[in-house]
Amino acid sequence: MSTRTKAQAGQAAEATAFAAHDHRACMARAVERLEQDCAQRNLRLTQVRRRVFEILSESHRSMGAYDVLERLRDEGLGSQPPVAYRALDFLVEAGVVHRIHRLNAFIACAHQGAHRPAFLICRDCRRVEETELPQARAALDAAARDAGFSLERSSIEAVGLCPDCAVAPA
Amino acid sequence: MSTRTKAQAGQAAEATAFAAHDHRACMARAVERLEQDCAQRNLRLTQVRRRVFEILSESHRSMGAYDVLERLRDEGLGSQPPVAYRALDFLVEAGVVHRIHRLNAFIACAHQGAHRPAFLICRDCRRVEETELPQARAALDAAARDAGFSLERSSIEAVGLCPDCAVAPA
DNA sequence: AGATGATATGTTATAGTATTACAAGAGGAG
DNA sequence: CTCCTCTTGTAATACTATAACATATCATCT
Repeated sequence: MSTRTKAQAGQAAEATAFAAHDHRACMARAVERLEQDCAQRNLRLTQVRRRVFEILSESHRSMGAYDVLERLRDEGLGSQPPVAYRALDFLVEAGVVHRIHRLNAFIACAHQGAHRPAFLICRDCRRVEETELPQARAALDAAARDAGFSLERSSIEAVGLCPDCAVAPA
Repeated sequence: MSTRTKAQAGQAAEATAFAAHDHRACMARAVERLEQDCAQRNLRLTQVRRRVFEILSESHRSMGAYDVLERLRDEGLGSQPPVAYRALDFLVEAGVVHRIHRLNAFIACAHQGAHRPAFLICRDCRRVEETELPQARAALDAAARDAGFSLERSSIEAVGLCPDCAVAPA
């Protein structure tokens, strides 16, 4: 389940969920970014928070809060829903985890810095690809402005089949 | 609650949630469209389904399934969750109701025919404006194509404050 | 009209997702 | 060391959604 069939080995400059890449390095970079980010912004990267991010980073798949909680429970790090939700909220607030509303799920962000990606969500394997759509964002901002709507947060989510699952569907 | 302050009376060709309009007529048109649509496509517009659509159409606000269910219950039309969910699923499938994923809620569609609108969702009054963003859709389709992703469904949702609530915030 | 098959509804139970509220602990600033 | 703040532990509960099965309704054919 964790290795890819269409492996075209090597590490990409930008990790992509649907393309083969050196995931160990991808994950290490993500954790390092998290550490730097918390240090810079004086946020406390506690054990639970760090561990939740690592768990999410292990794949580019989305996980529900209760999936994460189960892992925490196995590791003796907390057994009640608020533990998971609080850590997830912190990470989302910090911008290193994204919430996938269509799935009531979360993914670790695979990219650097603040951004507003759109998501391509595979309904079969639950992998999620992030993609920047500046034109789409601009169109949305413009529509909001025209309507006198003060836009605070937005999400663009697409559901379908990733290249692998389209070949061998559910 | 139901009348608008910034009233600029009269009825618009296209109903908009954030702009004053003759809502009675707006709702009548919507129900009529639903009837025609069901007739054309040989779908059964039962009492529950029709009533759920009317309840949603009474405002441009989004409602949760359990809000709708409460209304059905008051009217003796069904008291268990599946009754509401089944009617809502039917209406979504028929394209006359949209699901707002960020809110786990539903709105009656204010427009004609099949379309893929983006939503401007007021977090204060829960009114939702639909807006077509062909450029955003095109950008999303293109990104999916580039990623080898076969796109099936997508949603663009923005949360913020509508013109009225921005003036007098929560 | 009666039989039949497909669609819709009624009902019970349960699964899955998320928050409130309060008690207890850990870390940093003075 | 003490105070204050932030974080975690825990119990209880609220909210959202579906599975499974029995019953009823409708359309059609004969």
